[in-house]
Amino acid sequence: MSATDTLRQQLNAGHWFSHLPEPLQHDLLSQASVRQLSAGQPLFRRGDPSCGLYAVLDGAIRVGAVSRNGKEALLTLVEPPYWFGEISLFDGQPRTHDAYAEGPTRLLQVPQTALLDLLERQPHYWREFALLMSQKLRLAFIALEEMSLLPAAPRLARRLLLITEGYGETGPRRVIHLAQEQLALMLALSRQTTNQILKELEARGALRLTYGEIEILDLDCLRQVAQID
Amino acid sequence: MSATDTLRQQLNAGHWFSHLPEPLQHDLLSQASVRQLSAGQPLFRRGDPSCGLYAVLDGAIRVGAVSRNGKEALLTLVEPPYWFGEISLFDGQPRTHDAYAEGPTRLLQVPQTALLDLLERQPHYWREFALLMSQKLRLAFIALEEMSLLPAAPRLARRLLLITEGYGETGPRRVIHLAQEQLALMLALSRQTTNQILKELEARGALRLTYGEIEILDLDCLRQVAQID
DNA sequence: CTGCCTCTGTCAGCTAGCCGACAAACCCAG
DNA sequence: CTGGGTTTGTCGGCTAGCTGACAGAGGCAG
Repeated sequence: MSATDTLRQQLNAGHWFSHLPEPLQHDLLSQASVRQLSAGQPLFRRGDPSCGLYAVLDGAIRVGAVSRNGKEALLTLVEPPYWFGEISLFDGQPRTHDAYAEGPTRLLQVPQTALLDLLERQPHYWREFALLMSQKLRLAFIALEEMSLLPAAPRLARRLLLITEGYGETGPRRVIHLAQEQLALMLALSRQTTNQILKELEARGALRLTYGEIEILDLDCLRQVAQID
Repeated sequence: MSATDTLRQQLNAGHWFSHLPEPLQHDLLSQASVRQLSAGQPLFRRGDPSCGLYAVLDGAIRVGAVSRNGKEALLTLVEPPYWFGEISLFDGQPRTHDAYAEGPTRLLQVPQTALLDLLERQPHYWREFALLMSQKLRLAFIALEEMSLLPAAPRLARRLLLITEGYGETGPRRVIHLAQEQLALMLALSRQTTNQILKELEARGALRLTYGEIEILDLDCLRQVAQID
């Protein structure tokens, strides 16, 4: 099997890519190059000019921002086979967030100019890329709303559910490789509070905590906590 | 001056519409119909099927959601000449929010089918509509980040700054017609806390509070509070 | 095996912002 | 001008979640 075929197979695990028209898949792959980042290496920072569209192949990308007084907000951890970086494609404005490799990470990069050339020839593809953006907008709306309406425990439970489902992109995963501190940063909670809630969920049998990861055991129990509680 | 010319003039006050290619402006207007809502009348609710794209001409639309335990989150108050409702255009999924008229409101509606027909003929227009979405995604990211990084006072100050600038769409307005309770719902603060912060800003001379509205007096003072403080 | 670093677990205080309550001011319809 | 609904202003008490601190456990490089 060729390298491109392996790539394609890997990317097809995600809903967005796998539902693209075949010729667009082909064009994307033919324009793309693979890029390797070492742990902690920055990919881009807020304010940087746009440099294209990315897909995570291995590892993960931390997408977030640091405030002037050193507090960090983590928007999300982008895992394979998720695509990101499309906002700047549309409006040409600079990056909204900092992006760092979390551990050694392999990326696919499609350069901005190649994309714009492609879209010049095939303007109806704009819609496909916008679809990517619409997914993120829906997720952002959900996060915003939960932030203002829900207390810590259900918010955490909901986020765990979202993560196991790959934010709607992939099938469910039972084991989440994620330090509690990272989870806390995503939910705007302190590490201590996060730990306390996780412990409570473990006591209820919803999940099991081990070093650096969370194993989901009982989705229904998690959903129950996520709803009202 | 014809009714359509008046409309066009009104809509041209917004950056998005005024920067569209002339033929697209024309097509949008020719397919659109004006719709009048009475105070409090619902336009659509979360989960409703998509029914097109809207622009506010007079009055305002409350966009938000109510949780099962009755708490309300207000995403934003859409004012003239802002366009909204485009997410469903891209993904065909149901509405993300409830939308009600705040006071008597006049809207422009472009039906979904007419839009899709137009985009069938002119697929490069997809990008223009996606631009609308990218603006909202950027705003949502900003809101999310401020929510987790900033305490109440600077968050409120920043939102006031955003509102005076029409969220980047229009020129600055000095007087904001908005009850304190509404502002509180947007910021996920209690009405009381909101009032307390506003009073403090008034004491500093940044603004003046009157019944149902906020008059911005000193942008620099507001910016100062918004930054660090 | 050893030492170091990261991650987890758990405490005791503290505090920002919530909640309920109520009075006063404002607006508008009759 | 009167009365009722809405909005503002201001308490005091409460509590969810933060902060700082520290001990233990897991992982990994040498």
